[in-house]
Amino acid sequence: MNDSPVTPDNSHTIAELIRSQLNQFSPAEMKIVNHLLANYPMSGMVSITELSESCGVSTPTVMRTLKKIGYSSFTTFQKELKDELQQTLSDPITKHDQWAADAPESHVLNKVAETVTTNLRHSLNQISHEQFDAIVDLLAQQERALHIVGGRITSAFARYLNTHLEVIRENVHIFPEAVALWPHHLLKIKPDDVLIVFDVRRYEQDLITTSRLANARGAKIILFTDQWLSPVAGYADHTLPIRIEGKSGWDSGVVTLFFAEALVVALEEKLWSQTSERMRELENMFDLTERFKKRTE
Amino acid sequence: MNDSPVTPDNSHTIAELIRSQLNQFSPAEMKIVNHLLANYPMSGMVSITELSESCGVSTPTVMRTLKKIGYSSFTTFQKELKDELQQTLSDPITKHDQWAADAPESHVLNKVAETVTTNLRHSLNQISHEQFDAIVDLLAQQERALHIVGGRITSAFARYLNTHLEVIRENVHIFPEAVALWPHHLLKIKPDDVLIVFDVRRYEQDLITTSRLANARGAKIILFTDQWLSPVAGYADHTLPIRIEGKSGWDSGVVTLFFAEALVVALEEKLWSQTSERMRELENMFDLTERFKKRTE
DNA sequence: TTTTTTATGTAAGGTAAATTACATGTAAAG
DNA sequence: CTTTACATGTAATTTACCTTACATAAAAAA
Repeated sequence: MNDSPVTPDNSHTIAELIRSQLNQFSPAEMKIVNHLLANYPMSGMVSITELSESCGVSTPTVMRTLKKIGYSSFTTFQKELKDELQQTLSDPITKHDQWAADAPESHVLNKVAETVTTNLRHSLNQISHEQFDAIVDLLAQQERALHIVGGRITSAFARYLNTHLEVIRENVHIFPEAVALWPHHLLKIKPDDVLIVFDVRRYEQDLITTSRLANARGAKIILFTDQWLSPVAGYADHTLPIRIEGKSGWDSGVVTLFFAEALVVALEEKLWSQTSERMRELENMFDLTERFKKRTE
Repeated sequence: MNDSPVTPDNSHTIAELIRSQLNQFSPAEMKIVNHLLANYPMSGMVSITELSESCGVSTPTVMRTLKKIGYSSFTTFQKELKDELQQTLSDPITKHDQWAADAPESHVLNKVAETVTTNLRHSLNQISHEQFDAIVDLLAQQERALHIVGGRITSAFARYLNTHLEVIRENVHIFPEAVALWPHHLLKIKPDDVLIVFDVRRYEQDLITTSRLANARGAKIILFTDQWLSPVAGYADHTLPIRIEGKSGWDSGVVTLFFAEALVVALEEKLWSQTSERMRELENMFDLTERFKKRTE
């Protein structure tokens, strides 16, 4: 066990100080520190009474927690928090651009955040709600078997989507990893089945071929691709052109995942009556197999 | 009593409200508003006693001044100031949410977009640049072998990260899909190796055990988890607590992927001199295997 | 099982803060 | 030279908060 819980305190924000001890809190104490970190630092800028009520614990518990963290009283804790906030606000160059993405030479995190939100905005403008809804409607028809396939990089998204859709509806199948097995899997695709394809540059020959053949067998094709459109678009019934541009050449997959996730949410809402039972069963499975840690809440 | 000059209040910060009335204050009142504006807004985040002392006036004078400005009591004044500050702090990335959270019954796409950007914002506030940089530094040490593992849902992210890191540096290994093979893979982990673990709720027993054992073998552990922290945090050297909350119960993975991607970008920048050669080789491979469509541009 | 420890809440205290009431002083108006 | 209105401080009251002491229940150890 790597104990060393009390590392020499070089954390210069209270948040870091708390996080460095996150493993040594009791349940009630966890409620408190979670709430503190949740919308830091303003969550701490209230009276101890208010704070304790927001957390659903008693005020002495708050006191004890703060003592544990290293403050002799609530008052001194809040004073330090206030100082830290003061520092942050009055030091715009160093600290404030931790929150502001507009600084020209900013941290990587901010640059990537900026890029991703831009991509998201453009993609949302590009894809109409009707188009999206049409896809959801198609996926809601459970008599159509659903197949999912992705490429070298996008196969991760294919898996992610598969894992979630499997919970929501039946008849969901993902293509095997080995490309050599794809022709075999193609045989399972019947007319009126649905095939979801992820293909962003660089477009892969196997995906193109597979889509063409699936199309020939009468399958509906939904395509997740980038703004330059994969050749698969020629066979697709629904194409989602997603902006994947990264600043210096790299491609971002975040927005692609976003749309996959939105699809899951929309479908779950639509099928809820039929789905809830399915999810309950799954919960039971999890409980029985004990693969998961029991929830403490 | 000067009730008349109450202009229709379209100033939405308290500072503006004060400035709009700067001509109607008595000397003692001037001391107060000047001090308030001087280092706004933190000057107002103290007790009325403290505030009055800083200004060299009495507490009732402060009260009267605030009443004049338009607040019924010091308490309500401070509450509004607090709200304003909160607003400022939680509005860094998206200045004005273009996708309107204000539409009550908006389209799923907008709701999910709102959720995701909120998650992103909170996570960025939660994770310090130093912490992130420390992780990048660790991953840049190529003499340390790098192992990646994820759970039921997060294994998709593990794969995504693996695919990208493999391009950037050598000595990257992902855990096999079958959990039964994990103990075997554990044997490959040497002291000073690095293990990246993805574990969001529901936390998986196998991941916890694996992390414990890897830790015992002397490996450094980097953990991607959610705001409630996987138990793996107890063994981790670096923990990224990422907000994954979805509106109606579902968990979002988009921000988790964001941080994985940011890690890739940062590492690529850092290792560029050593990496570029590697990437050129990869390009050649792609050309040779003809798996990809030739670029037409 | 019994005992001890740990976790957490209830209640009471003392204290500081916010608000109100009153008093004093200053400056302009009669 | 009053008188009145305004400006501001002192003091008293009430309210809310922080803190400590004690009690209880659950968990761990014996």
